[in-house]
Amino acid sequence: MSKVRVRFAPSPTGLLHIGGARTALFNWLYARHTGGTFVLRVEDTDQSRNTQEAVDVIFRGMRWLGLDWDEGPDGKGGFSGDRGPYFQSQRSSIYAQYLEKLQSGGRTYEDGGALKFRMPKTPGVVKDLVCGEVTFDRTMEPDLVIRRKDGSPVFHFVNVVDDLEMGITHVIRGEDHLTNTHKHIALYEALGATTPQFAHIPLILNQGGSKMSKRDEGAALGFYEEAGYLPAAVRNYLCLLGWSPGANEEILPVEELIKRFELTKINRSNARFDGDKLFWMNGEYWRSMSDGDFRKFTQEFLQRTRPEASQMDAKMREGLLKIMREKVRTGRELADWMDPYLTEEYEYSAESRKKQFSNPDAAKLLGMLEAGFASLGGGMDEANAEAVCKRIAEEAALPKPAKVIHLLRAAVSGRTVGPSLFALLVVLGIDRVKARLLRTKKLLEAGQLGVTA
RNA sequence: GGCGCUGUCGUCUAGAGGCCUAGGACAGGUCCCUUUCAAGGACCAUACACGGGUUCGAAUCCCGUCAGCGCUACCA
Repeated sequence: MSKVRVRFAPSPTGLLHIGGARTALFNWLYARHTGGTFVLRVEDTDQSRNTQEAVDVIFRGMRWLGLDWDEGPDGKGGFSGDRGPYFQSQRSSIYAQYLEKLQSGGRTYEDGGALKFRMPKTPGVVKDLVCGEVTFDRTMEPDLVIRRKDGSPVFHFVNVVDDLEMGITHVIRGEDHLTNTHKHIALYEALGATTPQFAHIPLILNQGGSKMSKRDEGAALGFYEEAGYLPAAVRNYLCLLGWSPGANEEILPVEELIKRFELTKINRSNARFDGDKLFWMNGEYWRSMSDGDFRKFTQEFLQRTRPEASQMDAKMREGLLKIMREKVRTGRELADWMDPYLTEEYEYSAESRKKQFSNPDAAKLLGMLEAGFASLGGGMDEANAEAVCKRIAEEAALPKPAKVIHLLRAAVSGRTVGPSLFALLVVLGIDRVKARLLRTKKLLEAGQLGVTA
């Protein structure tokens, strides 16, 4: 059997669609599974949308997901592979040759300035690896325009020519192309070529149940990079849409996914995109990352989204990251949790004002806490910090230390949720904790921590 | 409208005639833990679209109905 050659052929629209990313992934998995070749071809024939930025989005998305390609543009102006060019915009002479070939074979005719291909009226049979054998009645099938009045060749034609020229053995693409495939096969046959194998994979639907469109939240792969998702998690999740690695298994290392991936095991029914599950899965990957990977990831993410974080005391930053890590699932959440520590002028959330600072005893308790921590001298650890809270709760005759603890959290962070409190206090250090207590007390007494709308 | 694909818990899926009183995961609920939110542990609830066949036996095969989606461009 000849070596497998598959391709991903996106068009530069300005974003890499999540469905496209999944198509790329399936092609990549199949290439890696079979030891074949993965080709990237850019279908940049729509000049109005085609910009360098839009093309870069594709490269960036592919790299981010870890989908390396063996042939195609290298993203730096060069390319690899000997079946190029890999931009359709540079292949006009090839299309012209094939157009001529078809014309000289007498399979075309001109109509209204366009060139049309005479569709055979015999039944069109598509043997699909996923959908099985699908037959189309073509007795009423109109002839296919293959070259427009302006001289440019149309998608169906160039797509076939490119796959043919590039020696593609398996066309793995979205199911929205299934009903067009018999036209492509007719073209292959008219060109005297053998057809590749086809595998039409189910579509990814939005929450509403229709094909994911650019307008849907999270439809662009870049969304997940920006939100601080881990590429391995997104890749793993995407695998599960339309394919399953086996009973009761979902989270698997990429090597294992490659090993198990089979085109014939792909589902036939469309799948809805479930952001909640991706979020959960990201959390699984997040927690199992090595310390080194975590450090590298957070450093890069914070550099991009919270450049101020680099000004922070290194020890405190490391300490915060460590205690936050176990409670958040994405980079964006982490960055958000970092905000109260980027400045001493931190904000107080509406929730904290309502739940904690509206308590008439709050100022008094904050004063007691400040004094309590001051009495610790220099050394604070989780145990004696907890002891201070318990002691003050008793002195104030509160039923539970939790009352004090929640107020304390709100005072030092301005939030009602956050990392494990005593660990947080230790990371902040006794001086900063005292200063924050004082600041909060002052604002409270000045009437500036009232409930906001 | 025509054609095509699909139809298992709310969602993603396991299931290729008996192993299914249908399994797992996310989401949801209850409880435990507990310092909030998480995380973790225990448990609960929820599905074979419907109707006919075939068969000793059907979620699995066939037909019909219904539903969803897609295609039907001188877009890609």
